[in-house]
Amino acid sequence: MTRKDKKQAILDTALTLFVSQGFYATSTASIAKKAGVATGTLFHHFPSKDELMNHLFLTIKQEFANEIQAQIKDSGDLKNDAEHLWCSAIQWAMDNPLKQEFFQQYSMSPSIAIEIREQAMNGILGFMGTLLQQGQAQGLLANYPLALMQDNCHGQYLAATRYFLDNPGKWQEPEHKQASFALFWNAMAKG
Amino acid sequence: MTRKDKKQAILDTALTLFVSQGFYATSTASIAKKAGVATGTLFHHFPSKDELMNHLFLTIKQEFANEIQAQIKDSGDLKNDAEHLWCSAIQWAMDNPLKQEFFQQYSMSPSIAIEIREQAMNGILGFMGTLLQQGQAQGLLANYPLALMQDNCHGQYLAATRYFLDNPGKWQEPEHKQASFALFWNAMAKG
Amino acid sequence: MTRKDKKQAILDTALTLFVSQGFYATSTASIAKKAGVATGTLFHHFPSKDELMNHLFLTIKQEFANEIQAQIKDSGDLKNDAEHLWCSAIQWAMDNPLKQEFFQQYSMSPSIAIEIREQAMNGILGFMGTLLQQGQAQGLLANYPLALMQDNCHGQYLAATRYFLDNPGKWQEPEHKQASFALFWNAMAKG
Amino acid sequence: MTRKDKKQAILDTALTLFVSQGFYATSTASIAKKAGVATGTLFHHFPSKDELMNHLFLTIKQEFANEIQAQIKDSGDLKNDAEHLWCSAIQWAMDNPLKQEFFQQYSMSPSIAIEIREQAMNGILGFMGTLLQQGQAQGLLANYPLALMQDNCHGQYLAATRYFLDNPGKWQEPEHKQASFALFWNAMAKG
DNA sequence: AATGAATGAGTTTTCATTCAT
DNA sequence: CATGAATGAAAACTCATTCAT
Repeated sequence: MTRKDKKQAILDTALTLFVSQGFYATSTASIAKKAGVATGTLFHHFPSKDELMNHLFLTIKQEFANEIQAQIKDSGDLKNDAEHLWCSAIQWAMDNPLKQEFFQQYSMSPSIAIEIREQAMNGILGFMGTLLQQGQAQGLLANYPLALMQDNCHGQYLAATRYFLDNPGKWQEPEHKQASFALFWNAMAKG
Repeated sequence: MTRKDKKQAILDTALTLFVSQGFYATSTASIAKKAGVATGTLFHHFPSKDELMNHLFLTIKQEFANEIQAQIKDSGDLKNDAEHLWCSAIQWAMDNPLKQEFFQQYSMSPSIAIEIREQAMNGILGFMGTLLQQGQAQGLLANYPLALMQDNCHGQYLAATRYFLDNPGKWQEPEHKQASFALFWNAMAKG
Repeated sequence: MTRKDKKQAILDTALTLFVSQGFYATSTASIAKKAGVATGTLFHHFPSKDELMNHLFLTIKQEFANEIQAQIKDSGDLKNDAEHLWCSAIQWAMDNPLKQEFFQQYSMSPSIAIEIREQAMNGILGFMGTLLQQGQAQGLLANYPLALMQDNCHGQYLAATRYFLDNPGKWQEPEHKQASFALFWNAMAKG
Repeated sequence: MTRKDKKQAILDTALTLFVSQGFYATSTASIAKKAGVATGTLFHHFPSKDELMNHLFLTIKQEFANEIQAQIKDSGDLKNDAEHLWCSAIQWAMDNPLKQEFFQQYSMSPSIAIEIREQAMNGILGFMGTLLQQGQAQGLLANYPLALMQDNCHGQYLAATRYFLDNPGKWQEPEHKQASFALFWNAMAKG
């Protein structure tokens, strides 16, 4: 196993165990063991357990952000573009259930330092803010306070992924997929 | 201090510390000390730290559920009734910020046994389901899958309380209060 | 339940639990609960857990000693008298398996203060010494050092009761009963 | 101190303390301290206090069994061979008083899991059974039930070592040494 | 870089005993 | 006498982290 492999094995194992057992119930020793490396090796790659967690959190957030931003279009039809984005975001969650679960569990948890969480949130919700403002400028979205709308987007996204992860077959059914976007869009759209 | 007082002091202290420091970062010894009782007393009332947590969780959920259900009306005007309910629920969160914070942190956390979380969710979201169905029957709410709508309600509620707790003054401003309900109502309402 | 009843219930329960779980694995709370009394009540009757143990130990030893001494005969036929005594002693063990088990477990254990154990041993092995000396004087028993013979009697008795308690049916078979006495008698008898 | 040294120091210290204070009165912290290692080190080598005890028990039993089996002869003179074995066994006890004391205290104690005790007993008493059967086949030993004779051997051995450990000088006196064997041999020998 | 034995502070939990009712 | 809530010292055990090899 190469250096990179070991580091990746540690990250993968940590993700799996943090999600299935929780951060505190997962010892660094158990991560190392399951990853097939020595306990000391973990601390060669990450200065502490907390730093491992932060690294994991930021990495996953970045991965998600990259994926989503690549899907941003400007076709002129805002509703269509929004639907594409909404479905892409949920699709990512369906493709990466472990990472989404991780996100659900730790976005609000004190296991991750507050500045790290905020840093991640701003990075991701930042482009959301831009999109919302564009929509308002075009007169397509309601003129509610921006921060409130951003939080609402986030909350609806968490609820939708929760629903589709818990009921995996439903995401394939157009009725459910469309309903999830309709809830979201109607909330945001100008009366 | 009487018997009830001690048990209550333990519960109050645990709530405060679990919210401010997290479940795992809060030792039973620190709870006992801050509550002014001996460590043994905590274990006299609760068989384990986990059971204390479960008790706290179920108690707070019940308190919330009682409060909300008392606010359910049937005036004939569904939208008005829904607004009253929505505002009552957020008002409860503003009146009980510690409990709401607790709810935000631990609703998804592995610190609470999954069966306890589900039991609590079902108890609370149960009446929500009934209300949604009534609205659909009256042709006022959209005919999306019920479970999806329930999860969406929950997600929007969490997002709204997050927003108003983080920006406490906004709840007094009618513009924000109305916007938060509008987002919610438009999501649910029949096109 | 009268006072005497409660005290007896505590003693009976303690005997059962000490034998089945061990002294240290048995909490005073569990004794009290199983005996149907309050935890405080145990400490009204016995100043401490150790004293309860000592009381139990001495009581059972006394009960055994009384039973055996009542069986001492002087028919003129030492071998017959010895056999009667041997069988009586084992019979007591078969009739009181819990007490015999208690004896086996705690005769050597540090759970009982050494002075209590010695006091009990002397009380019981005392009359054994007298009998052995009589047999030696009559030329029927070997002239080995007395203390060695006493310890040997005790060891053979423990071994025999261990065997018959572990194989309860065997005590009814004359072959086994007689063999157990033969082993004992031949060890002691003058060549 | 090397790795092996630390593990051995823990075992040696545990033996001393378990014998002098008893299993339950000996804390793992006191073992570690007296052995000159950290508390964690004890648990690095043994998963629990019980496992440490079991390891100790099986190790000592094995040591004894090895010693004794090395002394088995077949000179053709069974009585001589038996005497040699008997004296070797007691000599081991005299040379290893701590281990013998450990054996006396814990052979019957619930501090050691019953399956561990039985495993040890079978391992050691196994060869005894073979020897007894050979003696019976040669017509030199009485035809009593085998298991009863085995238990009796064990009981007499415990009694003899108890006696000689309590009176250390006596083992040097031929009279006592021979008497102890005579008691044993006469019990077993064919009338 | 990789290893894994060693560390010791910190955690949850137990339990004999007390004492106000 | 009887009760059982309260006590707090002490126990077993965990685990992130270090460091000699």
